[in-house]
Amino acid sequence: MCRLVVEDWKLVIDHHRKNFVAKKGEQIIKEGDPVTGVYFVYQGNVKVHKHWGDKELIVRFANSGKIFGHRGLGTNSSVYPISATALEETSLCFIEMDFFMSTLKMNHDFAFNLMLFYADELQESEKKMRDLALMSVKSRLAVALLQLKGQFGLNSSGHLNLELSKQDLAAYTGATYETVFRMTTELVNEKLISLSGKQIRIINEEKLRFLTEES
Amino acid sequence: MCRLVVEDWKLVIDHHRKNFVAKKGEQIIKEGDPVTGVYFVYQGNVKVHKHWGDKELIVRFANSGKIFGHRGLGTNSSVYPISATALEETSLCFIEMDFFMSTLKMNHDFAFNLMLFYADELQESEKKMRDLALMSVKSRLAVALLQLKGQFGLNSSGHLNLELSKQDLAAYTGATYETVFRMTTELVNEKLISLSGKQIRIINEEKLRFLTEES
DNA sequence: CGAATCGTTGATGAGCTTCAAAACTCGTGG
DNA sequence: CCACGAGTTTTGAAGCTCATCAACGATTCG
Repeated sequence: MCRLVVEDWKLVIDHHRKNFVAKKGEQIIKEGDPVTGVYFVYQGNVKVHKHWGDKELIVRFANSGKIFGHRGLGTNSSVYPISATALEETSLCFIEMDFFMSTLKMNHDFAFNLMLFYADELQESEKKMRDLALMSVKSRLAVALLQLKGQFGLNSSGHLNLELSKQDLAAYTGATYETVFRMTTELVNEKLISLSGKQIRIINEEKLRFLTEES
Repeated sequence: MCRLVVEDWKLVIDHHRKNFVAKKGEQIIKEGDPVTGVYFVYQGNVKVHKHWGDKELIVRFANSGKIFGHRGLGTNSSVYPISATALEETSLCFIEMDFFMSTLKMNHDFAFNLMLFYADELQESEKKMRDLALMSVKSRLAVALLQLKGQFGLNSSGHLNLELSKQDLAAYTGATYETVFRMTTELVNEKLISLSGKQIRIINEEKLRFLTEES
């Protein structure tokens, strides 16, 4: 999907990137801070989230090959509209905004692909908007699990290939910890998923998907 | 904001656009239909909305100078992810997708500006996502009213310069008709807004904005 | 004028949040 | 090896927000 963007990226900024590693739990971007540049994930997993008061909503996850901080672009924005926090040890590179912008102006293919990437992200975002507005928590949880399977895949034992706290799953689903917990046990009882420790396995993908379909 | 895009647009497709008029209530795009092109609003107002079952969420409004149907772009999309319906008599132009894409590839400034436009829309979308997930209906209503003021401005009598049914206001707020009605009367009682007929006036913008601030 | 649509209000309950306590886990040190 | 405490998971109960349903008044329109 955004592969093309990523490939271009690697070519373009070979001499201008600053590589570094973020520890688990480290906050890489803080919502409201001035925009300095964009980040690119080599390896690891980063949550992109927004706050309102003491509540949190995870907007998306950025794992290997993904960009984040690009929400700082745009005509009227000088501060980051999101926070970004590493969920595990993550290796990144950082590109300063000025250089990123001039690169975009030089390399038209890159800019074009980034535009397509934005179009995809916008579609995703608006779908999630609809889900939050119209679906029950249980359905949203089903959406989240299927989405995570798509993004992270399965490990050798057939479980979702990511480590995610229930807190974060709740923040991604847009509900409270307890509610997500209850819905999870419901899904387990209905034999749509199963848990072993923190690992999640999808047993009946068809029925899970059925929960996410309209009406 | 997206003015630059609009200007480019006018230049680029002067010989390839098909102009037409949509009557009030006419559906211009139906969610799930194959993508054929993008639309551009000369005059009027169009709601961009998504459905789930029999429920509706209005994602945004496209008034004079705005593009819609561009969600059909992207790497993996062949059907429109949204519906579009005229809220009043609206004059539009339509550009076929092939021509639009080749134009984008030729005119780099246009593509670059469209990218910035997407970036803005993504930010808006994710803000609204947060609002839907974390705010009360009353706060979301306040957000909606302020947003509409920003987009449509005020008419000569100081009211919001758009005609919007309560149904549509509810669908834009992500709540039911009745709830929005109750919250509206609350806001009227608290003297933050006033109504005359279908017209809405914002009396105390400061307090209204206060409702939308965190914590 | 009657019918139909829309606006307004009340009553009820589902769905979810919140608070709090019990049960379980796990590391630490005696 | 067990006891202890801190943190997490699980369960229960109470309450709040909001959706739903139904009824009635107001307004429009054929």
